[in-house]
Amino acid sequence: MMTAENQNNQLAENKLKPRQRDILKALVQKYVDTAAPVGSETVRRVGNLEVSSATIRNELAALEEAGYVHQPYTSAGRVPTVEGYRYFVEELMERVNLSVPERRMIGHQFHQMRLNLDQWMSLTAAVLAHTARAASLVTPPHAKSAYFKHLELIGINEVMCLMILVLQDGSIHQEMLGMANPIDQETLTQTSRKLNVLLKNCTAEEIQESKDPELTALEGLTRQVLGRVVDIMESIDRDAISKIYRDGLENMFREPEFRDAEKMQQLIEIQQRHNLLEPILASILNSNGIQVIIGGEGPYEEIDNLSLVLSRYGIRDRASGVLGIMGPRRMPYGRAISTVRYVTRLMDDLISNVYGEDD
Amino acid sequence: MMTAENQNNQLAENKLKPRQRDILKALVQKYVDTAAPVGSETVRRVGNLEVSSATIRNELAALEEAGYVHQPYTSAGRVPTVEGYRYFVEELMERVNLSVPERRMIGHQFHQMRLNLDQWMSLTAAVLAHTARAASLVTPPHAKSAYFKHLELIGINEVMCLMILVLQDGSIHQEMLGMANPIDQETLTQTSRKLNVLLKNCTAEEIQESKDPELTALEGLTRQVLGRVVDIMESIDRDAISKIYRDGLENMFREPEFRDAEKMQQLIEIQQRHNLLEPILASILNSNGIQVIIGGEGPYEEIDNLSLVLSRYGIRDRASGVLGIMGPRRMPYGRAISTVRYVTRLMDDLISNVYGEDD
DNA sequence: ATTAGCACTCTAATGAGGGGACTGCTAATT
DNA sequence: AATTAGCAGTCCCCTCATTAGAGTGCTAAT
Repeated sequence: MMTAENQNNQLAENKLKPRQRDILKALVQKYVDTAAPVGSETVRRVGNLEVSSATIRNELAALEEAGYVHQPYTSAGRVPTVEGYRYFVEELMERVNLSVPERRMIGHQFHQMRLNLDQWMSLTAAVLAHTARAASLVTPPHAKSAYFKHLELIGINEVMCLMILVLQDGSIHQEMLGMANPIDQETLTQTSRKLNVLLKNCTAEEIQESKDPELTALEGLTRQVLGRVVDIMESIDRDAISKIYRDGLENMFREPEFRDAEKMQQLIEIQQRHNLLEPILASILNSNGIQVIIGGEGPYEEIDNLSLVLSRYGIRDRASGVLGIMGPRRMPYGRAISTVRYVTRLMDDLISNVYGEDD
Repeated sequence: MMTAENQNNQLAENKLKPRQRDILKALVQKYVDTAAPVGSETVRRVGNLEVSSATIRNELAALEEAGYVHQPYTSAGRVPTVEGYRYFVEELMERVNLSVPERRMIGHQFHQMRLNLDQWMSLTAAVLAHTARAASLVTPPHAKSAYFKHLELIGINEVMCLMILVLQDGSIHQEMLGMANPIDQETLTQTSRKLNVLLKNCTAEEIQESKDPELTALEGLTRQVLGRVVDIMESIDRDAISKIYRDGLENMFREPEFRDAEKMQQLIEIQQRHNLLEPILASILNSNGIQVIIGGEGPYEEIDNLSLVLSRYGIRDRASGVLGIMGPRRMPYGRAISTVRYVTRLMDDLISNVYGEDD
């Protein structure tokens, strides 16, 4: 993310000499590949550098001094630090694109899909996970404010009815309502028809503050239903991230950094702890472009040794969600970013087809 | 499960002398507690047995001969075999009940809940996982045959509409439909009203085989909608297990048997592989009472070192699902069973309130 | 039938030793 | 001044041997 801190970093970073950049780049690439500390001779080979390993050792010492690499112990090779990854992502990484067959495959899957929100989100998560070979996260499209669209009441038995609420963004909410006394389907239909007229295109706030005598005078079932509608709409307004679709967790367990049981358990707990990820995803909703969050960086200490590549998709404030992937910090960022970029573009297209020329 | 094989087993099992039963019982209890092989002296102490450890050693050798216990290596203690667990569960285990505060807590959570299927299932999974301290599985209630209840079409924009299909069992299915040419909301409402009348209480089969000229003569959007309705209903009929709600996986990772990364990965893969669990859950739908599946037993070789305690809930063929827990084979079966029993009873009550006096 | 006693077995923990990868430094070279 | 060859030194990690300890099976006595 582009913050003030970051700009400071960049000033410092730009002081790196070209050769140091080459060295850092080769080192990160190799380390991402092998997960083992990288020595000077290896850097020379991987980076095709025309200097001796002794020179590279000197430069590595300088890079360590500057905080971009780290030595697990004296006389081991070097490993990138968080700052090293950040520099790599911002300055060194070459843009990669998904191969044509991969793009075709993804496009194909998206076009075959039935347009059911749940399936759609699951599929997106699956595609992301499979293509980036990492864990994926997707949140459903969400509007800044919920607008009432349609209500339906369906009698289930003597004392219960099913309420179905459709909002402008296409989301559907259902709830079973207990009724004080038996009400027949005809009355239920009347009730829903009446509310459909009264509430058309309203927000929760508008409903609550309405002085319309028709609304304020409601009683009985109708009042009960209205109350639930407002509750639901308010909870939607409140929670930008209603649900997180996930997939591909197993990809992470394959990585050597999670070989050890304790690290694995930490990972599982991070997945479970919604209060950790939700604020991050919510913040992405107000951003543009692809955001790379490198674990341990700034406010993200808690997700140490994980990284996220996230992007907002859809139409801001109208129907917009977050998608992206989560992997070990040692992640092929180039591929991750290109995957997220491509899927975001597809989602943007789909969203603008569905929500684009509304009303 | 009570099969012919099992009855054979039982004959064999009943040949165990009372002292052998005491020994096996103490051994299983201790092993479940400590996850370490149990020696003769420990059995004597745990089981309060009035014989010497030498006698117990002799009996243990007999139990090993009979296949109920196993020695990891010469001169180690004993560990229960699958058969040992089975005998324990069928014959030795004492019935335990959840404590009153626990029951109260669970009951409270269920009564506070909004009656939304998704929340309901998630809550049930959470309660099971938390109470049994294991992973939990819950499938939504499902009817043997899907009966049409209600259809709604809501225009989203010029070329798309949202179809909402409600079935007799209260399940809701939604899909976005693309329309060849723009259709206004009035027409959509007409269409849904018409289909609501024609399809009322029909099964997929009845719709397909209907000779009603009103149905067979349909065209355009109405025909398209009808096609999707039938497709959805058929897929419901086909798949007894539409979705599995899970929770508490992290409980399993805490167990020592999954300390090692490889076992953990196996576990993740079992969670992922739907074709493994779904048939098991589907078979539970046709059973009664609580079923204990001990990993590695009979046809369940693939889930080696896992056990399942499952139960059908609800009204058979009308609105019935499966719930239960999954844990390491070394599991406190008594507590697991009592948890599943109690939650099943609560679910039965809820289901009969909602679906009981239908029509 | 039971038990005390004992030799025996096998694991798991500990620590020593050595190979290997890589460094940092020095001194020579360009 | 920058680069490099060379080399001593560092530290990990693997292997191997040793040992303590838990628990067994067997025998002979009760």
